[in-house]
Amino acid sequence: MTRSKARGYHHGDLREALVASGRKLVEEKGIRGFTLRECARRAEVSHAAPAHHFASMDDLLAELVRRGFAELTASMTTEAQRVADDEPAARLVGLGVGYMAFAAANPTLFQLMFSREANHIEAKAGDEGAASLRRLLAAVLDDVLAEASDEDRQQAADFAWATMHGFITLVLEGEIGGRDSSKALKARGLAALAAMAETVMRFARP
Amino acid sequence: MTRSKARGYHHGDLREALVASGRKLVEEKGIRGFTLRECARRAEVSHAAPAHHFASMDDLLAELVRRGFAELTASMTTEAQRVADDEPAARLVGLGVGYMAFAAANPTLFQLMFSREANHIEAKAGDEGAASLRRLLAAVLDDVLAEASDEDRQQAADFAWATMHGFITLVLEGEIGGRDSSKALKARGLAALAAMAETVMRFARP
DNA sequence: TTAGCCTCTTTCCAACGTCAAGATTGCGGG
DNA sequence: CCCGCAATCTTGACGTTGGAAAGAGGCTAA
Repeated sequence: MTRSKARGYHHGDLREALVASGRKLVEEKGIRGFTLRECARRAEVSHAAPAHHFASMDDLLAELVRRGFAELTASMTTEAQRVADDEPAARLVGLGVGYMAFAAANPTLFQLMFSREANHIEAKAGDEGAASLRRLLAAVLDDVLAEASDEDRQQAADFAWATMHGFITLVLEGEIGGRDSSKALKARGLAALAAMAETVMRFARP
Repeated sequence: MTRSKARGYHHGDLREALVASGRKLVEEKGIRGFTLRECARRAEVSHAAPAHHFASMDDLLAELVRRGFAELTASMTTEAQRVADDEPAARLVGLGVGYMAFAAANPTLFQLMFSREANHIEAKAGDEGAASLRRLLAAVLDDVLAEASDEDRQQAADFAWATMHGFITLVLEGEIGGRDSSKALKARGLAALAAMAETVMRFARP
């Protein structure tokens, strides 16, 4: 439904076009290389046009972050549901697989979502997304660690999130598995998630 | 030895001055807010002066990253040595404490060191630093898991690094312990490190 | 002393984000 | 049907940025 051809003075759906080109641009040029003018250029629109849809560049980035979190949680739930329900540890691993899959597919956006800048940039966009992510994790852990104390559940949540976030972050930065094949890398990731799930399950019986 | 007063045409030690002001600036303004001109301004020097000491802005950032990694590994060894040698798990926790302490004291620099941009920016500065960090971790694990297979040791290293990196990253971003006291946060961090160490120790006996 | 090199300044350029003002369009009320 | 208005987009401008080029100043070794 791209009306790229022979559009008149009005674009038709500039907002979406900017989000789309912005997303590509972030992955191509990195966070520091992102440019509002280039974004407008790719949407075939003047450099000042975005201002009518986003108050500032940070406002556009905030929208990207918002959608990123929505996709991230979607990827996690999808992957977790793919697993038999009678194996609780596997659901936890599934969450991690979904988490890492999204990050691997959108490395720069992922970094932006968890960037220190983000906190200053949008203040809210990230918080909402992170909150729903936290709920998702807590729901699985509440199920798995039904009999544990609240403190233990929190520690388990900290630990689970830290492991999957840390692993994929280090992979994206090239610190882990720099020259591994994709398959070997996935295996290392699954091993880390398995160790994480084992550790979390231990919180069930002190 | 600051010769800030009545310096002549020549600065005397501009390179170090730029590194110093650059480091402060990064923490103050964030990665995106960092500016070479502001850096020069704080060193009381014209905006083109830095070019004679750093080929580009990325070159200065690379130097910051290089020094950051040196400090990070130093912080880890210091903290690990503070521990009785007969308690191997404690040394592992010590490494994590040193890791997190550095990150907490230099949050933006830490983010820069492990930023996707960094990879593109310096290509080498980060790799060397990360390599020595990896060696540090491997040395402790080789000791602790002397009888484990190479694959197990690698998995243990992945897991240990991922846990400490992920936890402190999420803390710095505000995702973990957003409104906890500093003391409570440290407790949560130690809990995560303890759980990590316990799991790593399990790699010793399959 | 003086020649030469290193350091720093000045000036310039293209590109950036943002603002203000004008041009163009689509839409709803007469 | 059309007319005016608001939303959308363009043009042009301002201040700032990173970087290149060229000149001025000062240190040092011969």
